[in-house]
Amino acid sequence: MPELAEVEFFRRQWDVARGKRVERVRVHAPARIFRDAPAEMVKEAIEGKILRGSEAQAKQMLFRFGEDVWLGLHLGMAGRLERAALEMVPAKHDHFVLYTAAEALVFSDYRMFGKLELHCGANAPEWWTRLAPPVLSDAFTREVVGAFCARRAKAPIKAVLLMQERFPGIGNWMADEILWRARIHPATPAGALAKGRKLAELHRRIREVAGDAMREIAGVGSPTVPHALSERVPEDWLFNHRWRDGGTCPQTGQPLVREEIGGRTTCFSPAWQRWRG
DNA sequence: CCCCATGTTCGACA
DNA sequence: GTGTCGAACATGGG
Repeated sequence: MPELAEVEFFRRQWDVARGKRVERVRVHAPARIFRDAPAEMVKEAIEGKILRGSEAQAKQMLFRFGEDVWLGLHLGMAGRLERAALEMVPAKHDHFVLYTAAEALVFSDYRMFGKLELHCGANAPEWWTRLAPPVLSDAFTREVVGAFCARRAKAPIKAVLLMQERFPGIGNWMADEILWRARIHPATPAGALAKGRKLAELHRRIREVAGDAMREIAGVGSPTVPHALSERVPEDWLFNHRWRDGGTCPQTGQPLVREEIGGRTTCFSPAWQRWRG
């Protein structure tokens, strides 16, 4: 589920406990969630430490405990972070729960594509510092996008937008939203977007969708956002129409189409997104 | 029962 | 080495 802004939203759920001590950790997860860090080791490293801070980048989060313990989280397809009352009874897929004196912080993931990583050291782990420049940063220029498209010239732009090495945090619905706003057909070969007017449009829309999502979904700059994702997304986005039966394009009023492009189900508006290079 | 799902990774192959 | 594609992972909902 979680893409860029949704990840930031979840990070904030846990970040309310910044400065608080983790009194207890409860681990209840299959080994695959913990990958390289055995559950017991994670528990031991974090218990008794103070949550110092956290960051989100792309689809990952990094929480820092005490001086030198770092917990990396990837939410996979269905992971989420929530706050709960101390008395809460962990449900089947609540794999990892941190208890402060005041409340419980829950990591749940029923599909178990999520991942949890432990790192100990004075500095953040290397995988974190090596993540691609955020699409909202100054380093994410039109030229960078154009060069990347040139290298993936034959691949459909939809598939290229999903590549985390260049478009960190963009997932299936953001990619569809971007192409819809840019009026680009999702099957367009990326090479057609290596330069020119449509490259400029694509670059602009990537940043626009990311920025809008951070504001509307993550609540950056607005303190209260509803919890349900669909309630946070404005009606005039493609998002709220894309899986709806009989969904229609907010621009044309014509039916939306669903097709597998670049290995993923893609929703688009044929009459609106006619440009294909 | 079948198909589908907001993701990543790995192996096969051109 | 590079790039592309499909399968696999695990689970629940329609």
